[in-house]
Amino acid sequence: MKKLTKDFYKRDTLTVAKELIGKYIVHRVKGENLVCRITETEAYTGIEDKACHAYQDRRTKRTEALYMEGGHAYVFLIYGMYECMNVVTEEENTPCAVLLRGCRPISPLDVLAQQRYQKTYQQLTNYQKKNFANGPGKLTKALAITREQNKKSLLSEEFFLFENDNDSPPVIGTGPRINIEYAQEYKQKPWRFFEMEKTKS
DNA sequence: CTTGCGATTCTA
DNA sequence: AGAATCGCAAGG
Repeated sequence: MKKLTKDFYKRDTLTVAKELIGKYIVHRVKGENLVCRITETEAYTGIEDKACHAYQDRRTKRTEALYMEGGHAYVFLIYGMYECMNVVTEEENTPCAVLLRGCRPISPLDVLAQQRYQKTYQQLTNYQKKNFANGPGKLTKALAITREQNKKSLLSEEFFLFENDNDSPPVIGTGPRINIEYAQEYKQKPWRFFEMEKTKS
């Protein structure tokens, strides 16, 4: 297990988005480390990107976190009820980030299930297990991430990402980003990355 | 101050 | 396919 360092985050956003697939996110809540494996991400590449909150250098109270140095969290509220978690990338004053769109629960399963559904993991239906955190709002709910975590460093002991040396490299698919109808020519850019289902051989 | 809408989710 | 639901940012 190797914690991702500042150098990992302070690189090209598309590279970071792709490499975050198969990494793990940890959030320490009430003394317990909640862990999930990242399965889907989207890159938001800054002031040129019409889908990015910092498009045209839009620097507001909300987007302030995007301007921080790579390795911080940008958490915002969407549709009045769901939190979205982003990993800020690149240098300070380069407002880019990677949206964490989906993950698989790792441990402790019962605590994650409690956060998400107020049930033990065993009580979940197969449908709930399969769709446990396959969306940005679901991911933050399972990991208890809220705007409270906005602007927090991802290099701390309570909130960080890591990679597992023993994992085999994930098979990565790409495609256009979701729900950004307004982004015109940027809406078709293949800046979404996801782990492909393991095919049975 | 007002207003229009969004990097979504759940249910049917 | 539609509703829920409210903060945010733009405009007057």
